[in-house]
Amino acid sequence: MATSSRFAVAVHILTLMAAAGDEPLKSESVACSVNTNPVVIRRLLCALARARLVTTQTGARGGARLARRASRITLLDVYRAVEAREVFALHRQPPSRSCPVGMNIGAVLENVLEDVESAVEQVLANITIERILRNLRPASATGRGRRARA
Amino acid sequence: MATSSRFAVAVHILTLMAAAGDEPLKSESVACSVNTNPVVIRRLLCALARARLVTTQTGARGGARLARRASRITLLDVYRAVEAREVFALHRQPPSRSCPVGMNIGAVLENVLEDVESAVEQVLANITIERILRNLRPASATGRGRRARA
DNA sequence: GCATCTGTACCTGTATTAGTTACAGAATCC
DNA sequence: GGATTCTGTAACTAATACAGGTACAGATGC
Repeated sequence: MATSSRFAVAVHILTLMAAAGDEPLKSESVACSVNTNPVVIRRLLCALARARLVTTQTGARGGARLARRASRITLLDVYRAVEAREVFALHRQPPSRSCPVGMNIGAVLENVLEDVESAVEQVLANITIERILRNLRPASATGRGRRARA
Repeated sequence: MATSSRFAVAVHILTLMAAAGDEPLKSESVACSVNTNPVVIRRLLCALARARLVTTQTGARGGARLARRASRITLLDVYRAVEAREVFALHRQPPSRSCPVGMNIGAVLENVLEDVESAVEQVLANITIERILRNLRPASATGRGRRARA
């Protein structure tokens, strides 16, 4: 993953669309809620469209809407659509091949990375956009209760 | 986490020290195995020393060694010592407070982030430097067998 | 005192990201 | 069919983070 806020913004975008139902949303109104530039939104929408999570339409009265029900879009789908990065990076320069540790540490760390990523994916795969939308309401309704377990 | 290779290099460093036993290692020889500059190593050693994972000694015949047994240092200790980043970032600019979604999406995403991070931490907490060192050998001995489950 | 090693300040080049302007092309409306 | 309203994308900027590197003060051992 990354320093980027792409994942967070993409979830935001999809949640807005889930709330909007069938009505297509314009990048400008989404940008207003996210508080950023419409082009930033459109770039993310492109990635989401490539992943078949949204459908977009150009031209007047165009915009974007969910390509399937919010209950069938998981945060893992979103993560894969917009975040290229690994959870942590390996060495930039390959370590010395003449050192017994340097020679093999890469493979061992890759195994660790795989374990970490599958743990992350398991969490994300179990959260849908619909659930995000549902968790939004009680938070604003009850006002307190710091967490509404996602 | 991050684009940075700090975590990977830090694990590498500690594994070298675990292999070296009581003998203090110089930043230069570590840098040789890692294939980078000694200063990069010293910077990481600083962070590891602050976290009480290694002890360093200045001056002639100085260097660094593990502060405790390799079996009592987990990758979570290492991660916390050298990686500042979160697994994913939230919005840079706070979303609109006048939009019902924008208003609360931050809190919901924070919960997701916490879930993801605790999953990551659980994986890392169960892997020790000793185990990394142990997994190094069979990999080079058997040669094949793509993974030696970390 | 001299040689050796860490700790740290400072500078560089590179990559990534978000934000922005600008504009071509698609779709709709009249 | 022509104006209007959108998306998609290119091009540029500014901010940030990271690795790599030089230099040197200060600590330690001999």
